[in-house]
Amino acid sequence: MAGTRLDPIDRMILAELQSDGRMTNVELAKRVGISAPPCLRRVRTLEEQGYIKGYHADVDARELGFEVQVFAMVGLASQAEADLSAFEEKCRGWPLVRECHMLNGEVDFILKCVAPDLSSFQSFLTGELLTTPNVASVKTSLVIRGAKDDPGVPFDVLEARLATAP
Amino acid sequence: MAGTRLDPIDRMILAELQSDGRMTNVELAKRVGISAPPCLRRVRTLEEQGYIKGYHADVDARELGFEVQVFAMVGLASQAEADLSAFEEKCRGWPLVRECHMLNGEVDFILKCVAPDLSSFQSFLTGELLTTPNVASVKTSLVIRGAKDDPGVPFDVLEARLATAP
DNA sequence: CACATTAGCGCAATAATCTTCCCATACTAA
DNA sequence: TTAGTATGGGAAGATTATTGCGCTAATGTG
Repeated sequence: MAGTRLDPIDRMILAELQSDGRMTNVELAKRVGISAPPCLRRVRTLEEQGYIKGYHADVDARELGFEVQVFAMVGLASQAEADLSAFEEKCRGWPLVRECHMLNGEVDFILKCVAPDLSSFQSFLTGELLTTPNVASVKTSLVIRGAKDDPGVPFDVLEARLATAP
Repeated sequence: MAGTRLDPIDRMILAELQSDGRMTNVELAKRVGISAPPCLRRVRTLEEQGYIKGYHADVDARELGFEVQVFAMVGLASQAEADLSAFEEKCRGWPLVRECHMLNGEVDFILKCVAPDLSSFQSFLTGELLTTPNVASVKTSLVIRGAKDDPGVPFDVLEARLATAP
């Protein structure tokens, strides 16, 4: 069940729902060229198999009063698995931290943070992040402006790739 | 119209739709404590006013064959506005680049890239990014594993803040 | 080759939801 | 008081979601 491969219609469904997650099933069915019932069955299957992890409204952070977005590069003193996991768990508990990725290279983690203003980020930084055990270094970069923010994956790259080696 | 302030129900709606963008309007109305018609009117208004920019299915990149995620720090030779814009426009044209943010500090931009495998990212890096005029330096970091990937903004932070200074 | 078996589609019918219309209820301001 | 404005909710028709069922094609098996 987990290893079920996707056919072109499944990939079209995923691409459409990635770009508009609230599309009605009849509209989706029309676009991918099948009728509504099998289309809905495919969507349910994609959800159950984990190809679709969820649906989210994309809200405007600035309009909502979140003026500040920051990337934080974090280096730990110990990279033992237990210490890595402990830091990840900390991140999951911080609402300001929206994303946490472990990296290769000098830096251990990159964090994407969203805050109402600079001072509230500063207090998080000095009061939470920098005081966390095992955190050795933090470099922060403020986002000046966003140039692109597309969700998920580039399906067109996938299609191009499959056309070459089907 | 643009400056309409949000009341607690609007914020609840946004929080619910951020966490489940495909919730039915009936369910949403139940959760925020009003009936379906006014709830739908509020959602439409939030969409029109730009508080909701869209809805997206959250797809599993790895399951779909996108094994590689990379953060690229880009420094430009010239930071003149025209050159910054030119680079941003380039990024919008690259499907592998999912996000592009202008930063303060040493680095000019951070890019989040998603690719099927390392070699396809490498060919993008050497064939596209590094050959782009005005690109002076690129440092890339491979994502080893993802620890947290929450969408959008932390509404609980907003509520806490509003409770303090309504 | 004949015949199960399986997988997937689509039609039709029912259930649920969406959407519109209209009226009721505050709250505001002259 | 009396408009005027904003927001909520009931009712009803339109649209969608969902289920059940039969059909066809592809596959496999004796």
